[in-house]
Amino acid sequence: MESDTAVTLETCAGELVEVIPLVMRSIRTEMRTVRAADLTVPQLRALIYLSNNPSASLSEVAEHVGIGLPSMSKMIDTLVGRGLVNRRTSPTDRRYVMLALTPTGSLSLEAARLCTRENLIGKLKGLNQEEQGVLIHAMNVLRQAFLTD
Amino acid sequence: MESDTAVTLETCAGELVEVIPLVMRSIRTEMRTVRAADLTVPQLRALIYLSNNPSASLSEVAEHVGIGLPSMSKMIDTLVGRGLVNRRTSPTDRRYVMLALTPTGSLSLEAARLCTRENLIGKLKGLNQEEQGVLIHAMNVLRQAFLTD
DNA sequence: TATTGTTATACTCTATAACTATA
DNA sequence: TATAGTTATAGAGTATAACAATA
Repeated sequence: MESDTAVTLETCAGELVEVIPLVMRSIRTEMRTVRAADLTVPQLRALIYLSNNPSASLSEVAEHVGIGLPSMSKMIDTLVGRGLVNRRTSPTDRRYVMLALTPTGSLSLEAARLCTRENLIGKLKGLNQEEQGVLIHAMNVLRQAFLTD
Repeated sequence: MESDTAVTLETCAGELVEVIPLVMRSIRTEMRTVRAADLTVPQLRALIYLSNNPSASLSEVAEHVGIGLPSMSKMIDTLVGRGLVNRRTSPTDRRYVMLALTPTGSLSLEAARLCTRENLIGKLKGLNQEEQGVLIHAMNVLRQAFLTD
């Protein structure tokens, strides 16, 4: 076994387990703290997806957000109840559900995006150009590693 | 306003919101998939803290894991019920609770650590040395940005 | 029969508020 | 009174299993 590589990969894994939850919690807390937004992270991700993919089905959104159909069904119940999402049966295949943001949903999404970004920027503003570059690079590496499998 | 910096910081923030939940979900899922472990991420973090800080109080653990006292109290209930943690009243100040891993808890923690690391390594094994370096660097940057505030 | 979605059930996470025990 | 912890309550996340509706 290639011990050099193994050691560094283990270090990477350990770092991820330690740091990712830290950042995640921060994002989550910020989003709930801001009154205008009041969306959870999965909810935000669902709304973003619907914003980019109007008329998406429940399965599509669930797949993208990475949760099961029952969970997504319930989440959409909530979002519909709050007037952020519109849900109707597809006319061509009535098994499918067609989801879309309501105007209110679009506004909430934009507000949440702005607030979250502002808050994150606040935490990141001490970073110099090189550190920012490293961060972006790393996020791309992670996206590829975790998206395609 | 310094538009150059602002733009990059915004990009960083957007990337974080997009990628961190992805990685987080993966870590979570892997941990629950592995039979030997079956710990949630906050539970794992609590056990790790107890492993490094024997006799820690409830407040200490809650502070480190980043959740409130009631949540941690309940989580410890569960972990005590599963025989992973020992809870007793401090003899010097009976308001305090002294927490410690049981032998079973230590074993579970070690198993969970190994499994999680193995699974993460599986996802990361396509990375070259440079990418691994970027990842470690980025995690350090994030730790500093999100730990100290 | 296969696919899409919903309901039912069961845990966990997390927060806030009210309470208890100890100092 | 102040501090540490617990209990109560509530909403959300998540999974699995069972079910309904449609194709």
